[in-house]
Amino acid sequence: MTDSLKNLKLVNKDAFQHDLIEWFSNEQRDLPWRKDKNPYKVWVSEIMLQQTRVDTVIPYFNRFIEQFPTINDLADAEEEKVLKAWEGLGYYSRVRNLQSAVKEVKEKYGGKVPDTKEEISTLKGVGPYTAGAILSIAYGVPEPAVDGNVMRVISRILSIWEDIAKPSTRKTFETAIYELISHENPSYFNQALMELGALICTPTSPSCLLCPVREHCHAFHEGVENELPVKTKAKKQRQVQLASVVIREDEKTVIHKRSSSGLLANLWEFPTVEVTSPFMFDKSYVEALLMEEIGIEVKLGQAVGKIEHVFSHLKWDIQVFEGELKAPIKEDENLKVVSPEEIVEYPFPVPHQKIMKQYYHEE
DNA sequence: AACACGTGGGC
DNA sequence: TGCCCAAGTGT
Repeated sequence: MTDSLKNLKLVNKDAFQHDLIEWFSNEQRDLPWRKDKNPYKVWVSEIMLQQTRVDTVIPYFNRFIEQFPTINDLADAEEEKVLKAWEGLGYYSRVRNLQSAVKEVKEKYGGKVPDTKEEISTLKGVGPYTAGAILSIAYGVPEPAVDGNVMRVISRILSIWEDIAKPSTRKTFETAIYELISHENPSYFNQALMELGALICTPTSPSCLLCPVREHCHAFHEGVENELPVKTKAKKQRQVQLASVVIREDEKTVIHKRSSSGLLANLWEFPTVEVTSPFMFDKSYVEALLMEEIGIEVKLGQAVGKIEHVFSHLKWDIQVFEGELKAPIKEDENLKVVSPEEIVEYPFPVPHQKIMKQYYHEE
């Protein structure tokens, strides 16, 4: 690691901080979570922004804060409502952890978000990046907030050739930021690095001629900005075959709640079972699975269509069937018969929103 | 350390 | 189309 940071001492730290913060002061985007430094709002925004683009987050953030304006509002909310507010954002454990952590802040910290690295890091869903981001932005504490942007920008500034896909590499960048961070304005320093990564120092074809810190950039001087950062590529998604059934009963349909752990936890869907591809269209086999796993007696009708959905780590291939009940449903916490007006109250993952849109219409 | 965990946009 | 990516964390 010492060798990977060999250029650190060559940076004119004061000039770098000044040029970076000056640029951010003038060019930062007007974003809803930048209106004040309310630690709760900063927290919510940082959780939403994990692995998620700014443009995607903006409307979710505005609705979320309108619906849950304070820590107490979120702590006291029904989980179903919270999940519905997150519907479509993905990585749903983020919001489960957020609500759990907010309850802890309410009970253990009197409703005040902790302002030390040690305490804030114990909260569920708050890892090293989010801890540093909240501490620096909301409280002005000079802690690093190393995300993908920061690794990309700093790998170019300091010409660091470590693989940023490796978990251990983050420490190299934290060490660099501890050395480089402005103690005058850690909030702007951290945000400026991320903003620079988003607007100028982009993954492909960075706009070096517009960059406020190009004269401090080792990669620019060497002409290797397009070779950095080094990042090994992810492996391909695993294929999963599913069968879903849309059941029409009068003006209603049947929905089922997913497991409380794992993929899309606690979200609702049309009754769905995993099938091995040879049996994709074997109706009696799918009917048996629906009975065993969900407890519904269904007569499958025709296959009405197919939905494909790609996750980060797997690919769903859903065969959609029509079906009717052979026996009445016994509703419980995880199984409901709902009307079109009611179904919109339940949080659905995107693949099943696609089914709703294409194969489930009222009338 | 490696993998689970979502989604939509860009090229 | 397919692949990469975007303000990561938990296990």
